[in-house]
Amino acid sequence: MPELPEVETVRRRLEPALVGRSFARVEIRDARLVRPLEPAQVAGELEGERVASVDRRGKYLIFRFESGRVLLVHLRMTGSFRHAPRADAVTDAHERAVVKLDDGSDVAYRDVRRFGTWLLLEPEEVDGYLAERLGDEPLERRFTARSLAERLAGRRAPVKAALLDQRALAGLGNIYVDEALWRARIHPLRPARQLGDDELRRLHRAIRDVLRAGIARQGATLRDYRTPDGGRGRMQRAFRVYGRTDAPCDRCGTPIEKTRAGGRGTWYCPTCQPIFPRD
DNA sequence: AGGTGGACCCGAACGC
DNA sequence: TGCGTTCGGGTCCACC
Repeated sequence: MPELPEVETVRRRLEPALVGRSFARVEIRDARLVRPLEPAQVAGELEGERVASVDRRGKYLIFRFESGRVLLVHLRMTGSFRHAPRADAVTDAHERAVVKLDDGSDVAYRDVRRFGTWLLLEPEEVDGYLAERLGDEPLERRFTARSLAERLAGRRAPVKAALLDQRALAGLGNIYVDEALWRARIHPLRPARQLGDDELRRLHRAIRDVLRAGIARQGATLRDYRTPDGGRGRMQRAFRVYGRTDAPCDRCGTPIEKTRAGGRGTWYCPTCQPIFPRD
């Protein structure tokens, strides 16, 4: 599931291949990708656009063109990009779009579950679209323990549910939230507004540390996620809790438990992450 | 208004 | 072995 570290890894790989290149030919094979618009129409609009930058905001990839228009891509669950000198001869049933660049290389978009979206925005639409969906960028300086506290203040939802809300904080998904809460020694079902100052400082630190660790390992490949050159991430080897039911906690040896929070499978250490902390 | 659960997808894992 | 059922996860949306 591409979360911030996976999307950032993709961005870093695509950036040098795309900046300065034009979209020479675009084929959109799955109408879901651009609906309610017509695939042929969107493809036609994209052809001829030259890439000025490849950015990221939360889990969104942002392809900015020299015209000022923007292609906003969300990979959702299983979306991935593959950049290769030429399109693979092997036809992949899950390939939903292909962009041929003006240097002859191909950027292929693959998405097994078809949740991903491509949205072409006019220059004046971009900031508003992102601002109304996304909170602080966790690796930027303006994200602090204090700003985190402000976003969680008054929320009675479980802290995990609050952190999954992209308007509170941009980029966390089910995996990195569990990992961050383990590092911060906070139970995922604690009401967000009950966190104390020290817990908020630990959580702020843990979120940044775990996201940076994920980026350093090129993300986590559980099944579908790949980097644009076809490689796998290595962060899954460093998971402390996610998917580790009954495995001993790396900090205290207690078997990791699974529960549900925010409607998602949730793993935690019942000893390190007590629901009723002492302090 | 904030919080919760279902819908959208499809392959893999599971259960009998 | 085979086949039907369940699961999962990001975001949006309906509902309480």
